[in-house]
Amino acid sequence: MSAGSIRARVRAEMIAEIKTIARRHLETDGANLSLRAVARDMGMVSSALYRYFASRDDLLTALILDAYTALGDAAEAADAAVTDRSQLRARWLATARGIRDWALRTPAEYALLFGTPVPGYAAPAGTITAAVRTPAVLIRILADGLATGALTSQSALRIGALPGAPGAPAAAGTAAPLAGTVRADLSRARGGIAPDLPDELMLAGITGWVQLFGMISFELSGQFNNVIEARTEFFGLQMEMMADLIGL
Amino acid sequence: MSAGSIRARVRAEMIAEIKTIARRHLETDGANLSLRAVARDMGMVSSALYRYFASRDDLLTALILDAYTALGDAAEAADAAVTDRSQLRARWLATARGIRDWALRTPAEYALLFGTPVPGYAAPAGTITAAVRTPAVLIRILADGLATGALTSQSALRIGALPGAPGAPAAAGTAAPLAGTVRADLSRARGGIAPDLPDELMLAGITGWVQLFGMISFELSGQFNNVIEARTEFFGLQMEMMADLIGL
DNA sequence: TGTACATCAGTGAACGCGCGTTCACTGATGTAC
DNA sequence: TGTACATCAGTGAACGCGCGTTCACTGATGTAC
Repeated sequence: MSAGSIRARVRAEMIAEIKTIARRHLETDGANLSLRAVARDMGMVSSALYRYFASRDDLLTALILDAYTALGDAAEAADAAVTDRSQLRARWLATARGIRDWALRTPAEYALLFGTPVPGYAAPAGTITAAVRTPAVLIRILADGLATGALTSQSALRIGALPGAPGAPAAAGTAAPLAGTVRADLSRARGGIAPDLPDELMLAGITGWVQLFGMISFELSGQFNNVIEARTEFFGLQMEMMADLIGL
Repeated sequence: MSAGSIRARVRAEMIAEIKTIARRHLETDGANLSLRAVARDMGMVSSALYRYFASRDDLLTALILDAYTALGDAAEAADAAVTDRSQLRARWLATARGIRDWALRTPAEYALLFGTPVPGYAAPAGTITAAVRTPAVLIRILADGLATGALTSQSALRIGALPGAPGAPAAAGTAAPLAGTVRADLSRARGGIAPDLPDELMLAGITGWVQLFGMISFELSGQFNNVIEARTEFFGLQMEMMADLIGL
């Protein structure tokens, strides 16, 4: 190993330590991250941080990217841990659990990604590719089901709001066809991940996705305080309901 | 009108103006509300604000209380606007729309209530009664359905995750009975609003409630950017699906 | 109706603190010949 | 292998700004007799 790469390695370790300490500060101070406070904890003078990050926003961006990556890793690992890949329902539930576990472990990073946007901070375009990994895991579960025939375009239609829902009683459901604008949105959401996934499945998947993050956000922002205490069971129940809704 | 009440009225108007300006600042600066900035906009010296609010936290608390009240008003008004009270589905959809409209109109106040908790700020107990008004509107729709017989404990059971779901195919659904801890949570959530509402309906109602706020939070925090553009239609679809799920 | 006093709103200065960022600098570490 | 130079990390002082809160104060408005 050449001498040059020693310096590079020290530098990488410094960057990692700065981010670790910054993450700790996020935990207590929210998104009002103070460079000076981080520098103090590092035993450095605040200006020294500028050797590693050009500005406070740059540090925040790095933290956001890391958080998206960590979340994507957690989601992918949870899904991958289900060895029988044909067990779609188990994969869905495991992924949901993995995402929630990550959020409860690192609530400040979750807030960084899904909380109130930091005023005056605009996430750069580079975060998008990292952000898309997590929903991609969920979409791929549906796409796998479609590929093996376990899911069809009818699978998600057990409720009445969608056209032609077989189980829907006559009284319920508007049964209006999906508007073209909605179909365009669904096709964008599908993107390159699962181009053949039917709109109805995609829509149900998004419902589950929203419910998943809605549950976590409610839990973390304290909306369940003093009311819902069996939170893991509650979350599990909601995810089972979503799995049913999707048809998994 | 006595002279004393003139002073009282001026005082009330000052308080209202301070809060209005503070709300405007929330819009641009997030929850990092600056008393000095508010005072500047009022054309006053910053210490003068202390005649009206004992501290920055007191002002924040007043804003939070107002926001809960405004949200509760919006939800109640939207529900009340449906003249045929037996149209449960229309009431559900109208209330959901009313809540979303309020959130889009005043996103900063929505963030104050449902966004990342402000570090170091603890909402006083008094906010709870104001906070409960909005979910109470939703619960009352279900309770009305139960009272008229339009809803039964079976209404919400079209999906398989709950025990005895009639429409649930054998393959899907765990059909495990609800755990006692969950039942205790549901009974707390029901509170005094609808003591007779069956657990299954309550659970489905909470699903809809979470979906409602999950959709709004996703929309406001920018998760739909560049993907979901037909947001009103999308929101409407999701709420229709929830209405079906509940059995409205 | 008029006067004496109490209450209240708002001022201006100050305290003590924190922040992001720039800049000239000192040493140490690495590179090229 | 040794020297000359370039690169880099970290320092310390400073700029210019913002903040919440306290306090003694001045006038104006209201109250009691």
